[in-house]
Amino acid sequence: MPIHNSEIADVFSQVADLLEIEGANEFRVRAYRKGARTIKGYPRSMAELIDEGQDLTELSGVGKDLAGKIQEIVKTGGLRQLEEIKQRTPAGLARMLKIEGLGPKRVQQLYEELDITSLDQLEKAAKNGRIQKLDGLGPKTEENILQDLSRQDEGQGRTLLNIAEEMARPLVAYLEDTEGVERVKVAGSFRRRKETVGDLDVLAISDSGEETIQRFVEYEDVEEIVSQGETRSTVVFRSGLQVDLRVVPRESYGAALFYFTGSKDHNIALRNMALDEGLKVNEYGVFRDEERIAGETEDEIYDLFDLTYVPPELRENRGELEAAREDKLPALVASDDIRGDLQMHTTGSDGDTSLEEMARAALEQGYGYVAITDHSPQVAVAQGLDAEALARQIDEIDRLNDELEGIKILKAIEVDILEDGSLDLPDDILERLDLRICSVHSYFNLSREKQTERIVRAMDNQYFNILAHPTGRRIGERAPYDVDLEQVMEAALARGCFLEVNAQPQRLDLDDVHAKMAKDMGLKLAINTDAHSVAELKLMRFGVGQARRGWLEADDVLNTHSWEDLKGLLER
DNA sequence: GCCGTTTTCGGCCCGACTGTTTTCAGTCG
Repeated sequence: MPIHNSEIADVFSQVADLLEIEGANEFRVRAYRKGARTIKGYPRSMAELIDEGQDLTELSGVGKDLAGKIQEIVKTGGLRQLEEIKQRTPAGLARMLKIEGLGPKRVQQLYEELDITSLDQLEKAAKNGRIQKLDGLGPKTEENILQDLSRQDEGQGRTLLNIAEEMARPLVAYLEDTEGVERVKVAGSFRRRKETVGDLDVLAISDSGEETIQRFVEYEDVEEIVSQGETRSTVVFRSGLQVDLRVVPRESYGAALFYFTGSKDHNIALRNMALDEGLKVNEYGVFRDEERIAGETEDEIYDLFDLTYVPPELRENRGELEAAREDKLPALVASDDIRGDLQMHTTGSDGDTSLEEMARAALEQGYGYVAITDHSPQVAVAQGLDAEALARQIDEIDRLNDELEGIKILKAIEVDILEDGSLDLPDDILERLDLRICSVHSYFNLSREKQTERIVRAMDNQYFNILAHPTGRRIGERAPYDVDLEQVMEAALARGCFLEVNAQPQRLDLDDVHAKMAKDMGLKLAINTDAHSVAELKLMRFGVGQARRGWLEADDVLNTHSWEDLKGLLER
């Protein structure tokens, strides 16, 4: 079983945490963290790169030392250095770093003075009032530790983007309705359209910071006020979502928006550019000595460094700054470019809405075509269509197409890929369709090799068009099944098949990294809502966001093309 | 530990807020 990139990244993160607690050089610690991030976000597996004899030091933030350690982890499954550190510093200390208000210094202090090495011991010590007796710590800190521990019990992780949107919209409206507030904008990973957000970063322009903050902490969803200052405040909503508000003056809006949109890596990279030119970038502007030379808009800031404007979705320090310097940023696909939706379900299988209603809703949305893709029989819980039922649906679609103006309903199916790689419906009915979406809904736990082989074999069927939700993941619920996506994409490219970016917020599968991998290979992708109701047709924006994060342009997306062109593209 | 079109050494992003302090260290984003 080859080592996954995420496992290598975990090892480096642990090394970073434990070294930090030991008081190691902070830049050395940072180097391990940066290495971990690079590896985690890298689309190809380190094990493969090593097999191919690639030079790992070409990865950003990976030098000779880390390259050697990656090799060691891949070869032996572990890292001697980490084992040695654990001899000195218990691994349990790393978990204490996650407690709000505890950093490396205090964790070290708790270990040395109270011999605390686990969350359990921490809780006990806090309850016994032993923590407030330590130098530099007090009753408040002790109380905060207990509070955070009980919150962790509730299992708060990251929040799906659609849920975050639901909470952000009314909050923004509430803040906009505050006297003196000129503008409110949600920045952070929310603005970068990341699939999940850790917290909401809200930015407001106002000349009365204190009053704005006061109104913020009085918002009805606020359960706890973590901090409250004159320009900044952090609260926790009832749902457990953390929300930060920053209030800035108008002349700093662009700089603050840039700063709080991130990502951290993107910001640091641009700051380093600034340093090279003797400039300083902070959330209030760009400064030469004391003089502010930019900051009211983001455009102005990028412009100052001879960069084209970088859309938020690209700000991950994955090459966007280099591309911006050479004026080679992609013209990202936008929701307006989408001309149709190629996956949705009706009452024919597990959808909530009739075929005709779906078609009319899509027409209203301005689409030129939609594909009706009910399930095949294998998905028993969804009461999938057998060949006969599908034939009846085909007739109904013919009738509707005669009746409806302005939209073409494509005869289609979401057909299951069976364990052996065959498709769940016979060729003679598949042949009658305009489009076949193929997907895996069973046997998620096959080996990587078998799963890959299964999908590639399915693509050998001449009626295979698009692989839906290619990894089967459900964010926060179900891990992706193990599959070699690069091999699947190569197979798709060779056979005239395509992959999907599924727009369901808990899927968003392919993810951004693999969408970019497809783009780099020249493989087009479909963005589909997989809607099970009329309302879900509106989920398209999440898929578009993920595609934008994957650097996709309109031409890279199948369903930005007219049906005539798309028909040609689907021909194999 | 990484990195270099001034550098192979000496840098490495920067400011707000809290809690504990009497002027600041630690933490956070």
